Amino acid sequence: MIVHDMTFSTHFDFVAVPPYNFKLTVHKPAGWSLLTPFEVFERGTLWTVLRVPSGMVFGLKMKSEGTVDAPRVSCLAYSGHRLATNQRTELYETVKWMLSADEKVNDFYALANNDSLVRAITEDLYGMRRTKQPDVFSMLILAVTLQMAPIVRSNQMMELLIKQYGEKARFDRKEILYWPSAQTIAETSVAELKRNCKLGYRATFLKAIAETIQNGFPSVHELEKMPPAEAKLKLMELKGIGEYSADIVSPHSGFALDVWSARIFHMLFFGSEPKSPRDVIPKLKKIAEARWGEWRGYVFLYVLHDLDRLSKRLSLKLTDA
DNA sequence: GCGTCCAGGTCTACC
DNA sequence: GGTAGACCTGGACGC
Repeated sequence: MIVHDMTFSTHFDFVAVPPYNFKLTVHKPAGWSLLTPFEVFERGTLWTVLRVPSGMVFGLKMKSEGTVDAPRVSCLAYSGHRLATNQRTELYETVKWMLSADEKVNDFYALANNDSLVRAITEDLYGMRRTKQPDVFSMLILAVTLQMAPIVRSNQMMELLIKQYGEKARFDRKEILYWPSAQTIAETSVAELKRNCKLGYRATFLKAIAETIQNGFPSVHELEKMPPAEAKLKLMELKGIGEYSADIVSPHSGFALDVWSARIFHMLFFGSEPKSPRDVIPKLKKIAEARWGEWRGYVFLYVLHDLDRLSKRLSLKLTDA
């Protein structure tokens, strides 16, 4: 395992566009991690690991020093060597971008005036912002391991991949494990990936994806500059990446329905279980686009992090999936 | 303890 | 262009 001993640190802080709830944004209610499953969140402070698009790895210690209506985020970044000016600039810009600090969501909140579901979720999770992972390969690992597996098994595959082939960052008296690089997976055989990480047929996909990325693939910023449909098609050129996985990985806010979330949105739209969740996905996507337009990705995010309270509000069993 | 089923998609062959 | 069937594996379940 590659170990990064990070003894150099640099501090910066920045304001975010209100309303902005730092805790809800970096430590979301459903428990999904911001950057790595092994990050630590304690008493309002997050210790995590970031790989910026140019490839450098940083340890991050972040906390809020403001309020939801006057938000300010403090960030202490650790590295293995003193940073050049351009490296510091990339780090600063990437962190702000990752946390959607400059994103204006007024139009999303305005939907609450005429949409009771949006009203409920924005009341419950006021100030929560979407986040973006600048490391495309880690998102591709997530997407591939989520395919055709119960969540317990997906977590098992991800943890094995990180523990066997990932990287370790040591900083601020913490040790945080991080996703493997595309280079490491490209240099590992399919048989070894299958054996060590219980990936099954997904090992072939992951190896092929890693090799494609090594040979040259758009960065997350380049994907973001493309029209959403073009970025999605580019991602779908990768072996094992279909429509659902591309929606998860794309930096454009998507409506990535799988059979689990399709069941939830069918319950929300129609109050009943779908007979075949997979078959209703295209129909549900059309309804969401017509109802919420460009903000459907935000609705998706808020709903999936608000299932407990929504279930009570609407008297629906949304959390049994 | 053992056998069976199937999961938070995607690819391929075939029509 | 649409649609079955196959795909790794291990946890859940029934017996």
